[in-house]
Amino acid sequence: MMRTHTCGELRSGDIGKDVTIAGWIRFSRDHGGVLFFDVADTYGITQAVYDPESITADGYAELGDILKTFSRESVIKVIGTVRNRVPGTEDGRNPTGEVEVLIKTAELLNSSKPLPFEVAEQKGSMLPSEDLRLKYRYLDLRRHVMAENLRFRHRVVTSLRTALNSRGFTEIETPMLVRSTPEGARDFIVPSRSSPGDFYALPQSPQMYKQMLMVGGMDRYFQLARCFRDEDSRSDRQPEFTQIDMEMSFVDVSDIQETIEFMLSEMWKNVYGEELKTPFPRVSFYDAMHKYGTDAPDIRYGLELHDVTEIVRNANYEIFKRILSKNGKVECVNVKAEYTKGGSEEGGVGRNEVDRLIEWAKSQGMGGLTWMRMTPEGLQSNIVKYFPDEVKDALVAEMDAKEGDLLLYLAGSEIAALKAGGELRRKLAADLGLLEGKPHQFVWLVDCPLFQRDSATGQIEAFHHMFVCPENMDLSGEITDIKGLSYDLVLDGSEIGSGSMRCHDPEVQHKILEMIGMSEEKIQDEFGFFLEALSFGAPPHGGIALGVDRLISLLLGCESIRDVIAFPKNKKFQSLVDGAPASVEEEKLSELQLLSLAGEDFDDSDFEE
RNA sequence: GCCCUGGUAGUGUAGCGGCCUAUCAUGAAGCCCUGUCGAGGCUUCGACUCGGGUUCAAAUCCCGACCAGGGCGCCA
Repeated sequence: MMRTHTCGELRSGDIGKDVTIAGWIRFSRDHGGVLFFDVADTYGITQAVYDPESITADGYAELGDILKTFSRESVIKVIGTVRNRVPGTEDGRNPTGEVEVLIKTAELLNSSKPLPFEVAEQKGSMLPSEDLRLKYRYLDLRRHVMAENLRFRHRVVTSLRTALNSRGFTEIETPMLVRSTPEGARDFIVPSRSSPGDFYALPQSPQMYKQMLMVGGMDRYFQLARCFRDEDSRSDRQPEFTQIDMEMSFVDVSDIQETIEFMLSEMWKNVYGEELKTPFPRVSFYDAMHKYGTDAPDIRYGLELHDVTEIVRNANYEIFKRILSKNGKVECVNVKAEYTKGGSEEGGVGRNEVDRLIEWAKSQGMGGLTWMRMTPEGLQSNIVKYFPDEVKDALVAEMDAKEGDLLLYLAGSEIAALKAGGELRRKLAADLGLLEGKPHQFVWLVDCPLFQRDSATGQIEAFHHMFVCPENMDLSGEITDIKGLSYDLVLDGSEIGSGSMRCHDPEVQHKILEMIGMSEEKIQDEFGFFLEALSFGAPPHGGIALGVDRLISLLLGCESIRDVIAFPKNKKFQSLVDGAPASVEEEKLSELQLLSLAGEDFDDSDFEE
């Protein structure tokens, strides 16, 4: 047995025991005679002490000389006796701080070179640049917070699995080498050696497989599914990511929502020991866009948007008149007095702060931002003179303006004004600290349209994806008015999941593929197998997929999902720890009958325009 | 494809035309010290991303490249 205890478990109750511990030398302190070693593993830190006053056996002096040569982060095994520390020198910050291990013998298991950055908890937390952390990810994981993040992730995922298991779900793996399909994100492509010139794709999601599992009668499926999308990175997007993917047969929307609420509340109990309030609030897509300016609303604070277009139509304010003449909209946010501190400059929204918001609005692509402050004399600002009294009265009534409130207006095209309004809400909430101490809030986003028009081409496309079941089967009429039986799960203003009832009727599925502009030939070529599957008695079914990385990083308050992934890619999709992607030997390319990019004759100037 | 921010010893930073032979901390190497614990003391080591330009003078200003991050587009 290499160790009897981890570095996190010895307590005063263990005093007198002969123990063996092993770990990394996180710190060592040489006092000229007595030596201290903080032996660390992922469970904790235990102090080991070399004490020539306590042990005078032959050879102990030589042991001291050897111990002095051990470098930091070297791995050692210590055999010794647990004893309490000299009274007054206990370390209250450390659970093992009452005791220490008196070293009888010690063995160097492996030495360590000086690390490229500090792994130990440091003054002023000197976190190195992220590319260095990613290159030496295995060292970054020695840092306590990183290890805790991964363990938290494990606890969450285990709880989710247990909850689904208790509801009769079967965990089933679907293929990683799949057929590339049109629409959606760019695929990662894998060349086939046995079918030269053909390619697999890595799955963007197991969507059609899980639906075929329902056709196969599996009834309730889930999977922790790795998904791949070759689209540009963000702080909450990685080229490969994990979803908890599920599908259920013979259910309706509320069954699926209830299942998710159950699963998450079970997880909440396990992880936080608290009840999660269910059911989650439902917000319609329309309300989300018009009150919160986003399809992923954060309802933990107010600052709702109000459409005041019709009210300000009668003002003589040139900027608004110009925008309204082009069918624009004016959105207004009331920053309540308690947030603005009545316009005082300290921590509130004073005149300087308003100027900064105007600059910020310009950076968001808006022309600017108009403001008015409510005073005992009514609305005041540099431009109220253009607003007749009845307009001002209507604004005060619509916005429920009280003394000290600050009204902010964004004007532009409807989508621009709403989007900027949504961003303004986020910015104000962050700047004013409105989220401090607020508990997490899940929201269902419902009543989404089935289709939308591409803003550039005008082409009809699926709002979520092409497998969403329409709310009713009448697909005539204005196409963007058709609703889908879909539901997005939003946590604290971030989308973490998207689900729907699916088209189990092959005719409905076929019709939708047509409506998004696919030719019959393409439908048969790309989706023929799937339509055929639906034609053999596909049960009514639906499901959802939740982004595990996002969920975990939101719960932990991480700035990036990279902090909850053991070996993430950087912004350019490189794996810094092993240097992927990398060139491969010409022989391998040749086997795959791919154009040799490694050949000596290859001249890439041929490919320049 | 576009926009923004940043690149100074191993690490994190200060400096932002001449006070720079570049600050501080940490680290590493060496020495001292028998109760520290993110020990302490002393000594030493170690850096301006690259290429142009402006200037009497560039870490500092300008241009370009490269690298990193954030965002827009994109992400069924």
